[in-house]
Amino acid sequence: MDVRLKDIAKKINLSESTVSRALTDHPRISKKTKKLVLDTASEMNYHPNLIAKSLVIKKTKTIGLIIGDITNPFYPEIVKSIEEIANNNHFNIILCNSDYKAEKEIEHLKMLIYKRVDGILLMPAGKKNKSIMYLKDNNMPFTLMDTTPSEKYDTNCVFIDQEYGAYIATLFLIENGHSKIALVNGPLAISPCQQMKNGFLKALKKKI
Amino acid sequence: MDVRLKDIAKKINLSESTVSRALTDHPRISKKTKKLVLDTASEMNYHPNLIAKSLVIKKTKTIGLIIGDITNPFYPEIVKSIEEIANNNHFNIILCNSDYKAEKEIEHLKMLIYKRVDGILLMPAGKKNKSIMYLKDNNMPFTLMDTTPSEKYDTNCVFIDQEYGAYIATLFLIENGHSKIALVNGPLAISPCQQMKNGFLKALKKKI
DNA sequence: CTGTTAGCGCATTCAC
DNA sequence: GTGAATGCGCTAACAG
Repeated sequence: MDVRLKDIAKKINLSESTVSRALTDHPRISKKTKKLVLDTASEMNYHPNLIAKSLVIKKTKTIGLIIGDITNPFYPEIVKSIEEIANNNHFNIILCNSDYKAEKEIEHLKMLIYKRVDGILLMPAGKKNKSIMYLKDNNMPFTLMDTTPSEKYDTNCVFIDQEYGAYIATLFLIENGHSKIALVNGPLAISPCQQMKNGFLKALKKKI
Repeated sequence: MDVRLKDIAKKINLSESTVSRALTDHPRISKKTKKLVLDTASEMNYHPNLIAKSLVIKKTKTIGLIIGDITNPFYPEIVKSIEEIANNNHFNIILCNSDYKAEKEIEHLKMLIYKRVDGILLMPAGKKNKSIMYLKDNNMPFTLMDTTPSEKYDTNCVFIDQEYGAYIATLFLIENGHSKIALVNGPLAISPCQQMKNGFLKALKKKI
């Protein structure tokens, strides 16, 4: 069986709370008993049960990350960075692929809420209103990624300002004396491409 | 505040246990009260607290997955499939990048054990003995991936039998009448490449 | 600085 | 078929 707080408390004849305090680095604890507890804990091969802890403190130190499909080369770099930063802050991430299906996305959101993750990072699959409403209704902290902010809702967002990017890039060229500038772009039906074009033209117009 | 079992029990004047039974699809429960419970649960926007449940049933329905680095194109396809199958069985996965560092790998293992995942899928970074021992010592179910089984330990493994693969591939060519067969291979210092060569030669010798 | 008590939200005996 | 009681492992008041 797993060894619990109670076991190590019994062994060194202390109360559970004192052991808990020693383990969680509480201020009001003597150096001596703290060391004692820590030593016997590792000696007994104690592994704190974070499930129990989470139930009490109402924090799980894990965040949900919903992306389209990790198989799409667009995502791994992003996921990697997220995981890294999460880790540095002692968080884990639960990775979910929505396959770009709104329905699957909602299912994941539901599960993540059930599991009481501390927050959700969502790269929405298509129309995002339903997911946003769902998250808000259950007051789950979240931030959207790779999406422009919704006009209807007040949400945290991280996304690329394509227009501004193209704008300053073009400006840079102009200001360095270039006058024949081409824009190699994707199909305008795709929103980011249209935005890039806008930024490009904006810069040109400004400098006429 | 979140709505709990107790709240819905109070509302329809039933005991907590009955509500619990209704929600978990227990056999000894009448169709009628079950429907009543289910209805008022969704009406009250009830979200089961899986943390609390996990503490009791000692299952978290989440598994840990440790890979080298999701940024390496070798992994996404694998991760995707794992996540998909896990999902179909109502599991989530916690994704961890070891960056091929044994030390980081152990840190992740520790955390996953603390969080009481039901099992761990590990693609080991280099020497695997320490991780294996660690997992065994804490009797955490695990299976190794992309590694040949350890001779020292009895472990579950899924890996590619490179030698056999090359063997049957070569055999196939021979049996279809080919006699000039080339093996395009990587550096023999890399174990899978050496194994492929072995399989290749084995097939040739057999058919001489 | 330490011990006692209570409770997190749920499942599971055991009675009825 | 349903309810009352107990406990999962831990933290957090409240005293002393």
